[in-house]
Amino acid sequence: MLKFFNTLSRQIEEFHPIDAGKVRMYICGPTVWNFNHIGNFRTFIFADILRRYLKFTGYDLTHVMNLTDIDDRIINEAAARNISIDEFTEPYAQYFLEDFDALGNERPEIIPRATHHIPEMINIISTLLENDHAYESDGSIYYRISAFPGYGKLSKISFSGNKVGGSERIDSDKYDKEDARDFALWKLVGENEQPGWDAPFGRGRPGWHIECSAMSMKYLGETFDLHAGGMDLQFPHHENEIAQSEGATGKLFSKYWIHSEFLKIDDVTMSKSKGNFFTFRDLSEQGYSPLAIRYLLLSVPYRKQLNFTFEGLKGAESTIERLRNFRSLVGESKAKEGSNPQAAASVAKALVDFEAVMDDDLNTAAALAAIHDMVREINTIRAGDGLQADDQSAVLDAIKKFDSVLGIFGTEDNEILDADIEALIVQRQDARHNRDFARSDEIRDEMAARGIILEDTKDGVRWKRG
RNA sequence: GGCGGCGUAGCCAAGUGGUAAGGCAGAGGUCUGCAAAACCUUUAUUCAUCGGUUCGAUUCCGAUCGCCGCCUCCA
Repeated sequence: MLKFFNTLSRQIEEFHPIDAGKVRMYICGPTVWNFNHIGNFRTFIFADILRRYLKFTGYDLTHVMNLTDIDDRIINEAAARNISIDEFTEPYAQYFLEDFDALGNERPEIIPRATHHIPEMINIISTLLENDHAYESDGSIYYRISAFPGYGKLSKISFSGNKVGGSERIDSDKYDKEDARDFALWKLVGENEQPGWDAPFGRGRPGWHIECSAMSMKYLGETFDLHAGGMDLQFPHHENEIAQSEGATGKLFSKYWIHSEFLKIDDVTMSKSKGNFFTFRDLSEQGYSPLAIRYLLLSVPYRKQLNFTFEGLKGAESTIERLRNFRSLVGESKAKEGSNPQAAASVAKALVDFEAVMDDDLNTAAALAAIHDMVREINTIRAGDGLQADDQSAVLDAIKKFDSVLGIFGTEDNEILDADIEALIVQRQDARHNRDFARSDEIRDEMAARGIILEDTKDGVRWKRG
């Protein structure tokens, strides 16, 4: 575990100890009124794996994931419909959380909404005004980046060599900022024009970064352990969070940062703006299973871009099927009492390897390889009738451990079949014993038509949903 | 222009100063009444290209080519 945090610490080249036994982590969640493409979900899946792995290694944790509901489009749309922001965003939040759950993610302990934390944001802004880290201009409040020398330390942007002032997109006059890099903490809205919130410094709306400072520090403290999010958030969002939080408290904000890379499709980064994106539901409607989607998204470590292909997704589907078959075949084998030293060694090695590579900056690709190695070895032993009862339970326990972190095996099929289907299976076995293969194949086809696939194994008939 | 990342078999990819994990797809075989599942064997003398350092580089350094991201109030 220590090695894991050491690896992370390379990102900021400092080492900060974690308080024993307890990890506090924050992840920037989605804007609720957005269709989240699966690249975003990759970020959430890796945050989920991180939280599961922390639990796996014995940490308690408090995990906060915001659902952003401060967005001009949302505020204006809710006002136009004359309903509250909560009423407006609720269906979208539910939509997101359904997908979040379907992909096998555990819910974070706290899922706050930005609009419920306006007072906390106002407090931070007030502090920043008091200590000269912020200033007022034309009624709005801006962060004074020149007052925060550490600005850029996370994204390693120096601002000396690039063309900040020269960008056509930054119109310094329009906002009357002291420095083109300064960003809004509070945006003034006119008295009766648009919806907003009252603050000591005027009626307005929060800037687009302050919510994460407010909520993370409220629930996790002024200094916490891990901050996660997509690579696209590193600059400027996370850089600004650091500036706001550390500017206000004078203390270290987050000890570690984890940024997950997005997906590429045909070597082009998937993004909404490029229009080359898939949502979870797009893929779901095409018949791909959540397990396979999850498997594909986590099969490449978070720090690398994954090139998404449908060939890869189909492959993930096959792989998941193989893993699930493996688990049920091991569970169903009729093994003698005892233990096979080879099998025991294989399981033990897989567990050691799994933890070693997960410690190494969550190397999920190598973790999967450790599982596949065990599957192949145990299958070989099982095919030679060498698997014994103790091995059986050891393998199943190991799978539970792996899956408590990765979540790729899914639930077990222990559904009870209807009595008439059971009867047909018995009939088919009788027909096979009598070498009436026409009848047995007929029954198998009939079952297939009802979505049940029958397989004859040396331990008897097994079935699964097709 | 500035900063960062990447280029490994048909596809997705791990990885390391000492001679290439894993998955998918493909091929052959075993098992099976057939099928399915499973198992076995097999698929990169080579890690974009060219140099350099080294006893030795895919791994370090430099250059070149190609691709991606950020430097833009999408959070």
